Amino acid sequence: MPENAELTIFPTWTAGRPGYAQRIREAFQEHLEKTGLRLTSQRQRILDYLLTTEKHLSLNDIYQALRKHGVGRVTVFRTLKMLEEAKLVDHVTAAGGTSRFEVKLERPHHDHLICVHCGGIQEVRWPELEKIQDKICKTMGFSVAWHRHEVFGRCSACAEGKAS
Amino acid sequence: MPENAELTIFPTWTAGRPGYAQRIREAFQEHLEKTGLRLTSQRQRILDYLLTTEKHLSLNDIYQALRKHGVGRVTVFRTLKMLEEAKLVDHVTAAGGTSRFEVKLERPHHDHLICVHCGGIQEVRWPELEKIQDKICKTMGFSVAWHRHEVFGRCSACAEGKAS
DNA sequence: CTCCTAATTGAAACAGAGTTTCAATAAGCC
DNA sequence: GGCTTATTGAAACTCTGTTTCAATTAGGAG
Repeated sequence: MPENAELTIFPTWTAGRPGYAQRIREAFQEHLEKTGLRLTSQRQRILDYLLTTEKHLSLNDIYQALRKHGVGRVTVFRTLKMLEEAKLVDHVTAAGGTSRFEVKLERPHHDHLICVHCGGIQEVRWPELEKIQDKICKTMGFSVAWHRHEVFGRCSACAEGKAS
Repeated sequence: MPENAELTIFPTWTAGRPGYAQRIREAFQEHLEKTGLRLTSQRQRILDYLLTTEKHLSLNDIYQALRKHGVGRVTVFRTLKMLEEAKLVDHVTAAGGTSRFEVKLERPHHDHLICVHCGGIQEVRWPELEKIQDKICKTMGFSVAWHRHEVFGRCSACAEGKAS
């Protein structure tokens, strides 16, 4: 993976990362043991589903996919909460105000280019941009905890067919 | 208002802008006439309330303030929608996922520093940052329509008392 | 293996923002 | 006045997120 000084694009993340799924599962199990909780088949399934898809999934996406395997809304909700507490998963507040989740382990902070035409989400890493942001916030006495930078527009594929 | 090359802070907007309220009211009326709609007292009131307060208001904030004057939720909802269509008002998706509204006329694009402690929203303008963003998106073939850059953290006032 | 205890689960119910429907009302026009 | 059309807000509904609770399940001690 080339480390461009300006930006790095992550088309996929789990793909082509040997042992990633394994590591994140172990990290989850470790977190659960530390809190006195158990790694059940439902929790396993939810994490696995997040790992197998590259897209940013909503709570409902996951629920709809796993309900037939006997996983309830509430369990998905709670498991996602746990995964966030364990810092293995993060969520983005999408346009409609709904949360979309993605795995986070070993993954540097990145921002999103959201195509308003096809709905696709591209991920970019902007170290330069963040450096400027942090510098300015510092001079203003604003201590940054995290940020969200979302760019809306048309991806290269959709930019051609301008109609609609 | 000093035009710092790096950033401009807008503590207030409508204050100290002679005739601003008048201009935005006229623009609203014009938009309504163009669409065959009427400028009623309720719509007037809602816009005026947005103009008199500097804060970023939610639909409910506005409703709670105006319900005693005989303005319903639905009317607030619809009027805000109209004002957005008229490009006189814009909304930010705040931390909880709720929309907060602000007047937009004659106002350059800006981003938000959101204090997670006191809930205060500071506005900044980052031409330099936008220039870099646009440049990078261009090289990627992503045509930018708009963006949202929200920084969460502690404002200078809240940064001191780190407790809680 | 059995009992005990504590975690787990999901249905149901709830909260809150946003949105649509609809009958009653108000405003503009002829 | 009478006709037409916009306006309004209560009510109902959707959707996401969240809590409650009784039933179930799993793990550990004896």
